[in-house]
Amino acid sequence: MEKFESLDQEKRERILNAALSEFAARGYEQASTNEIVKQAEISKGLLFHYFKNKKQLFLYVYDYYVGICLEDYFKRMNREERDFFKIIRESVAIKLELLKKHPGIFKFISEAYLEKAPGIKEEIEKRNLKLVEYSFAKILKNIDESRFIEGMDAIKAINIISWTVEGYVNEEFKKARYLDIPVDYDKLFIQAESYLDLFERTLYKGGQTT
Amino acid sequence: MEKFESLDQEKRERILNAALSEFAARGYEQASTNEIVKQAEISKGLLFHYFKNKKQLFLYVYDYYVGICLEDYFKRMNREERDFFKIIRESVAIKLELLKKHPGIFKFISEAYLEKAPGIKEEIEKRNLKLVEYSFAKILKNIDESRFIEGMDAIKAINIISWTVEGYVNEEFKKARYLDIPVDYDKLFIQAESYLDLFERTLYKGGQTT
Amino acid sequence: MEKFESLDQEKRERILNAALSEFAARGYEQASTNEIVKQAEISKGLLFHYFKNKKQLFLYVYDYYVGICLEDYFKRMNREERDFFKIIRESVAIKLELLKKHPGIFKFISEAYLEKAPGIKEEIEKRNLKLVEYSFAKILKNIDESRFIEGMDAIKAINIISWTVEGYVNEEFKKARYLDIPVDYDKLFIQAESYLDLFERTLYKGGQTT
Amino acid sequence: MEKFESLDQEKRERILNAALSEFAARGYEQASTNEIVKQAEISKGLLFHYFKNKKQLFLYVYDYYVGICLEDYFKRMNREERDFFKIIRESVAIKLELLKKHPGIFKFISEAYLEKAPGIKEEIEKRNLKLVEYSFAKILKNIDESRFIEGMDAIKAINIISWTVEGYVNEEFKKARYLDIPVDYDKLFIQAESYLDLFERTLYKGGQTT
DNA sequence: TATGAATGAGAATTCATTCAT
DNA sequence: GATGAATGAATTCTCATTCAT
Repeated sequence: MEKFESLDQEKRERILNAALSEFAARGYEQASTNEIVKQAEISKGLLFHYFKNKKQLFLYVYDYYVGICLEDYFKRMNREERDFFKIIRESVAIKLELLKKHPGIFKFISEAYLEKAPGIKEEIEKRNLKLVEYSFAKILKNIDESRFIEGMDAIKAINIISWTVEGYVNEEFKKARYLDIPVDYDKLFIQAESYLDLFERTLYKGGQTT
Repeated sequence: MEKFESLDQEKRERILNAALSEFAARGYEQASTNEIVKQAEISKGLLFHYFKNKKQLFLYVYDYYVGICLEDYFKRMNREERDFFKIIRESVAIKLELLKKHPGIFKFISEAYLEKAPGIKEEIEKRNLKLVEYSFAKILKNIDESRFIEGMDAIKAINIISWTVEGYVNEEFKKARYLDIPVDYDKLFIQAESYLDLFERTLYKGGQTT
Repeated sequence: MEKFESLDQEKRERILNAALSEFAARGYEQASTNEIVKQAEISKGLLFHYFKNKKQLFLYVYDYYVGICLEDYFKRMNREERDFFKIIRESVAIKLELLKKHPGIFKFISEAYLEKAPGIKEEIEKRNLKLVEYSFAKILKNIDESRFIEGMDAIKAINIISWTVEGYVNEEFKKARYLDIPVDYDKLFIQAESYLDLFERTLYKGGQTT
Repeated sequence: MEKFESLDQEKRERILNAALSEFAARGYEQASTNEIVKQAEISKGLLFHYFKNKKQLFLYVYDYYVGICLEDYFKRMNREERDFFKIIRESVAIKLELLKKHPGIFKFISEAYLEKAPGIKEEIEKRNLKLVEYSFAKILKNIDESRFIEGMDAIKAINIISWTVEGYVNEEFKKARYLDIPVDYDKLFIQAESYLDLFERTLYKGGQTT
């Protein structure tokens, strides 16, 4: 791996991009290392010189691109904010912007999440668990829970909201794939906002009357 | 196909179970017919005596298990009910019971939905389209929408609720798989109920005060 | 085999016809016993009850239909004829008529001649050799060789003539197959006659002047 | 294909020979790539590293050996010759020499002509059409037809002669195979010459008297 | 460091033949 | 005699990985 990292940036990115697009397009098992080396314009042997096998390559690519996303995310998040919905809205906005900026990455990351290949599934799940705990912890640390309606807490709220927003986004992606049209990110923003409005109205005390 | 159907039940189920678990575990492309015949304890040739190819086998297994689910569902649903939350509660209950009875089925069915294999994707989508229209229509036909809070309608409500319940169930399954413990279905029921309570309180007019 | 022969004629012919058409259409190796039993409307097991394997079936069918042809042939040949060209003309005529009457048979027989499957090739060759010797002997026994030009004998003459006529017929069949049109048997007769005329003119003494 | 062509000659020939003999012996469909790799002493994967599939391999082998034949042929033919029998004699001689040098080639090429496998038949026919037109045209262009007897033309003559010579050669090969002795090429040359003498005497004007 | 030829296990599918009924 | 379910070796082709150069 140090071998790979001491490569000049241009070549490194050629390889990472090639792997990303192949894995995103065909999933782990179906992705062809032949295709990757062809696209990256390197030899077959070289790929296996840098990465000991397909699995290691996949996980490296995963960590690399997840890293990029997280960096973006934490750079932009205001860590002092205590209002739950402000945090959530900002998170959703960042995610949707990343989605727009790097559509391939998210496709790759979200399909990685569905991988069934043994050895891959476990590794991805391990990373996700850490990630969720970590980012939940970050978000929940300073939350002012006093504003929630009775019987509601920040975790429940986050769950409902993130499952709903994810559910909605997934459905739009599926629809787009089915109809073979590009995803309409503007609509995504607007609709996600409308779901957030709804939850703010219903999960915050006195929200109904506003 | 008649060949397969005139088999004695025990052998038929051995084959269906073997196929179900292999397809659920590895997806269509990666599933190995070798593995299926080994698990079903039949010869390689025999599988192709019953099903002309892997695709036909997959779709047969899909239709078979979807059939089982639907039968259960429509047998138990009261078709005259007009109260949204009663319908939803009943649906969730039925689904969770099916989940308990055939844990593999839902995994298989929901992963089938994501298949990319050409020829499979189209067939599954065709079936899903019919199914979704049919069952949504069934549920929504008689709904009394006057009880929802302002800005809410039955479709939005169904979406929020089903995404949330699904999100919750998925998470519990993931946790169980990660910790290598069996899924606690009782907890699942109780928690799902508590989410439904919450939504009833917040999405129905005057719900807050009850 | 006695088993097969003590079958009622109708069933026997159903089987023979089915085998003939499948072997003629696809050759020995590619012919499917499945197809044969389906066409003959008998069960798989029964075929192998009558014939111990595919090879035996093939050779039985071969002998059966060659037998039919030979019977026809010897029924019509005048055994006292001593004039070479009269014999040849009659032979060619009979052959072409048989060809017209049972096109499937000849296709089968002539393709059988080209079989490469081990065990089949040898058997067919053995039969052909016998057949050729036998019929050559028949034809040559009484030939009046005095009318041939110098340096020519009956065997050479027969060879040249039969190779030419065969070559011509083969070419027409190939052309027909290539252009996907039926063979024009009338043209075949006429052209074959014209080649025979030519040989009579050139291989018989004084032929040129007639 | 460049991959295959940049192989060292020894290995290339091992593969070509193995393929030639397997295809010649069993035909396209029945030929086993397993057998070819075994005979060529290469691994299974390697064959498909060079040729994308069996069909491409077959056609490559075909073109390769046809190429060898044609090269030999056109290198030796005197293009200015106008005398029909000189051309024919030279052609026959070349062919018989090729037959002696590469006994498998002609069997392979002539059997390729009879292939029924879809995708193969068409390709071979395409190549043959070009070839026949081209070589017939070459031979017939300059022929002096005035020397033929009445009612004879160059095409008829070529047909008779080539069918006869081919018929003769085939028969000798069959005999040799049947008796399991090597083909006697000297006898082949001599006899073919004697048939050509005969035809020259009988198809050329005044030939009889010489 | 870099190459790409070479490997061989494993994939889906076919089919003559057997055998319990 | 008659059935057709059952077998399993054989088919072509793919692909991650290795290794000599």
